[in-house]
Amino acid sequence: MSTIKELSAITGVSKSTISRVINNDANVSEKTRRLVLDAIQETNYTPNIIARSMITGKLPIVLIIVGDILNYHFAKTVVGIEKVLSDTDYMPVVFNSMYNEEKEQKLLDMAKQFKFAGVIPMTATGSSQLARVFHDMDIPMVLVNKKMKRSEFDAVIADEYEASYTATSELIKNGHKRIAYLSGQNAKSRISREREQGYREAMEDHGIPIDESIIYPAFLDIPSGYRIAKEIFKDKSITAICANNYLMAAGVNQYAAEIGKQPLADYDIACCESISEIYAKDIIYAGSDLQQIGETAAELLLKRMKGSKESPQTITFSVTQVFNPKTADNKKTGRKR
Amino acid sequence: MSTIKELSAITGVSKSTISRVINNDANVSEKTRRLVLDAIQETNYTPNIIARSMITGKLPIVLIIVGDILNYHFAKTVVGIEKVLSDTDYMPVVFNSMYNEEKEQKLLDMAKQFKFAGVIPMTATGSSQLARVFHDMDIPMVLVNKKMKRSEFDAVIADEYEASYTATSELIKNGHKRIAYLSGQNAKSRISREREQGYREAMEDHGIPIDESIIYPAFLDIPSGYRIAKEIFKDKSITAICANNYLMAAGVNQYAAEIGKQPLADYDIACCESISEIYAKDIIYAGSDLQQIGETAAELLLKRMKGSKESPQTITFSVTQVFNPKTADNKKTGRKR
DNA sequence: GTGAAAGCGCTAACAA
DNA sequence: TTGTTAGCGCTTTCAC
Repeated sequence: MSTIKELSAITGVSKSTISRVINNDANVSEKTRRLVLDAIQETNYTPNIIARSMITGKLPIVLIIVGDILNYHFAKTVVGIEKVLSDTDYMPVVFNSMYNEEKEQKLLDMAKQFKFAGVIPMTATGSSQLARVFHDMDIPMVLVNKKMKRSEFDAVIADEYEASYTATSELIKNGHKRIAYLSGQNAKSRISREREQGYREAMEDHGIPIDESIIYPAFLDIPSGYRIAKEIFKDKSITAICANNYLMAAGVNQYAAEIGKQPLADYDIACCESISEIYAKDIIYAGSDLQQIGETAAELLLKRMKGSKESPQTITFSVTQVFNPKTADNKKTGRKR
Repeated sequence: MSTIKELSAITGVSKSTISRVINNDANVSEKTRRLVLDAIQETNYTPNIIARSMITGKLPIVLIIVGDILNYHFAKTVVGIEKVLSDTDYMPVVFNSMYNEEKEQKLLDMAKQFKFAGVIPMTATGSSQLARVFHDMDIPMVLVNKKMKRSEFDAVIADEYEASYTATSELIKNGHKRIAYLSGQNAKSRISREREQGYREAMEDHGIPIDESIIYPAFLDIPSGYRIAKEIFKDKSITAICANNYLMAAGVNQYAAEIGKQPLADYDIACCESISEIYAKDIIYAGSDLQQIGETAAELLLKRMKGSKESPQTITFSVTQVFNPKTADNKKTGRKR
C-alpha cells in the first residue's frame, strides 16, 4: 500500500499536487500529471478512501440494511440494488439486523463514524427510527417498502393492495368462493392492512360475501400458518386460503402435508408477495418485481448522492409477478407512480 | 458526534489523557477518570473507530464475503457467524460477490484500506486468490467450505463425501436400485469430486453396480438439472435421482412437473446439501448444519483475532441434517475433526 | 499521572 | 501551476 507521501518522494512533486492529479484537478501541467500518473502506475497506488473520508466526510459506500438475510424478499431486492451500484464507484455493503434493536443501535453508532455515501434501510421494524437518524445525519437515503407520513423521504414500495387483490382474484378464477384469509396481527402494519383490504375488495368485486370468521389475524410466520391451518381444515367448506405472506402459506402447507392434503389438488393457497422462482411450485402468488424495486431504489439513491434536491418522491410498483399454475397466467410489466 | 478534542475542552484534561481513559489505561488517577467519564456520559461520546484504525491498523469489523446472497447455503452460514459475533465488539458486514471477479477485485482494493479485524471468504470461485491476498495482508481469516492444500489456513468445511453417501443411502433405503447421479462439470471441484465419490461408494456398499451412463456431469444450476431430467425420464428403469446440489434437483423437479410427474410419488430425488426447512418438502437431502458451520468459523476467527498463533486447523462437520419423508429419518448430531 | 508533539493518509485553504 | 500549512479524530512516544 503505497501512499501519497511515497509518491511525493519518488516524483519530487508535493503531496498536494499528487492529490490534485488523483482528483483530476485541472490545474496541473501535463508534464507533472504524466510524471505522477506514471509513478501511480508503478507503485500500484490506490488512494485511501478512509483517510479521504475523514476530510471530505464522504465514503463511497452504500449501506444496505436488511431485516433478515435469509428472507428471499430482502435478498432479491439487494441483488437489484447491487446490480445498479456495480456500474458506479459506490460499493454496496449489507448489514443484517435480524430485526434486533440492539444490533440496529450498534449499527447506528457505526454509521455515524463511517460517513456512508448513502443508505437503504429495509428492516421492517425499526426503520422509522433509523430513517430519522440517517436523515438527521443528512445522509442520502431511500426507504424500501416503508411509507412514512407526508413522505419526507424517498421511498420505493410495492403495491400491497394490488398484490392481495390479485392473489385473491386468482383464487376466485380457480373457482373458489369460500376463501379464508390469513392476516397480520391486531395492531396491523400498513402492509398488513393494505393486503387485507385487497382481499376484501377482491371478494366484494366478485360478489362474494365476506365471512369475518374466516379472516384470521396472526403473526406473519410459519407457526402461525401451521396453527391456523388446523382450524381451517376443520371447515370443509373452505376450499382456498389467501395468506398475507409466504411464511404463513408455507405453515399452512406444512400442516396440510401432515394430514395428507395436497395444495393445488385438495385446496388452493395463495400469498401476497413474490416468491423465489426456484421454490414456488404449489403456492399461487402475486407481487411486485423485487429486483426491480431494488434497482429503482438504487437509482433514486444515486440521484440523491449526486446532490439532487428535488422534493422526496415515492415510487409504487404495481404487481408484475403472478403465478397460478392452474391458469398459466403470465407476468405483466408496469410501474406506477 | 463529539470528539476527544471537545472532551478535552470541557474537562480541561489533555487529549492524551482522555484517550487513556477511553482505552482503560491504568495510569490515570481516579479523580480525572471520573471527570472524563462523566463528560463522556454527558456528551454521548463514542470513539471514532475509523480515526482509531488509521493508527492502530485495526477496525473492529469482520468482513463476510459470499458468492450469492440469494443462496440459502451462504445466508444460513452468515446467520451462524453473526450469532457468534453479536456477543463481541466485532461487527459483521456482508459483501456479495455474485461470483464476479471484477467485484472481488474492487472488494480487495477496499479491504486493503479498511483494516478489517477478520475476514471469512465463502465465495466458491475466487476464494483461493482472495485468501492469498488476505493472508499476505496478515489479516485473520477462516475459510468456509474451501479446503486448501497443506492447510495453510484455518478452515471449516462440510463433509461432502458423507453428505452424498448418506443421500444416496436414503434413496436406497427407499427401495431404489437404479439411481442416476447429477455431478459437477468435467473439471470437477473438490466438492463435486467428493460428492460423486460418496454416491459411488454408497452404491457399491449396498451391492448395486454403478452404471457410468447414468452419471451426468453438468453445471450446478437449475437449467442443467432441467436439461438432464429430459434424458433421465426417457429411461423408465431409473426410479431415483441423486443431485450434487439443490439447484440441480430443483431443475429436475421443474421438468418433471411439466410432464406431470410428482416427486416422492413417481420418483425420488435427493441432493447432497442442507436445504431450508421452509422449502424442502419433496426433496430428500443430507448435509451438515450450515448455521453451526458459521458459528464455528466465527469462533475460530475470534481466536485468531485475539492473537492465537496455533497452527491452522481444519474442522470438518459431518452430516447432521437428514430429511427423508418416507422414512421419517431424524437428525443426528456430531462434529468431526 | 499527565501533557505536548508527532503522525496515520489524505484534502483544503492559502500563498507564492 | 505548485508548494506550504493546517487539520480530520485518534494513538503513541517522550518528556515532565
